Amino acid sequence: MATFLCKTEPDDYSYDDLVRDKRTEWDGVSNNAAQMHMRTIAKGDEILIYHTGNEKRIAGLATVTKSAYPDPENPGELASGEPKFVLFDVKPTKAAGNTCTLADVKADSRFADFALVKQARLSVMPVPAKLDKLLRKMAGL
DNA sequence: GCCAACGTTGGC
DNA sequence: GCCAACGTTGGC
Repeated sequence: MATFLCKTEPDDYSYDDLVRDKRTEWDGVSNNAAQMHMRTIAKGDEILIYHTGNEKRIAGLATVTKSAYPDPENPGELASGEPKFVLFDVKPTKAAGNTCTLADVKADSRFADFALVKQARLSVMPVPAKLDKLLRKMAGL
């Protein structure tokens, strides 16, 4: 059981949209490193949904209902023959009870090595267990 | 295979 | 709206 953080532009697709839809296929990720992380996502894993843009905060928690699978629209292909683009399905679990912003995360030195802070433009990243615990506390999840 | 040009993400 | 930090593309 692992936790990942996924970025989304709330104007495009927000946590509230996920609550409304009950479930969704997490697609639209083209970045290679992000796709690599996505391939490791399995049913039962949990996703911290992070809103980019004006909000820059953790919006809520979601649970993976279907492990990573090839994108039926555009699976692509890696040198290994594996599909290049994968999706996973999620359902909403809990909306954030506290506002945990990027500034809050950056202000805490324990997150100094966290990909959200360190690596620009990465939209899907694994969350180490220690940081996961911290983030959930900060976001009221 | 290098690298300049270009496109995109996302914070500011 | 700007631009830094990436990734990708294409000419050579």
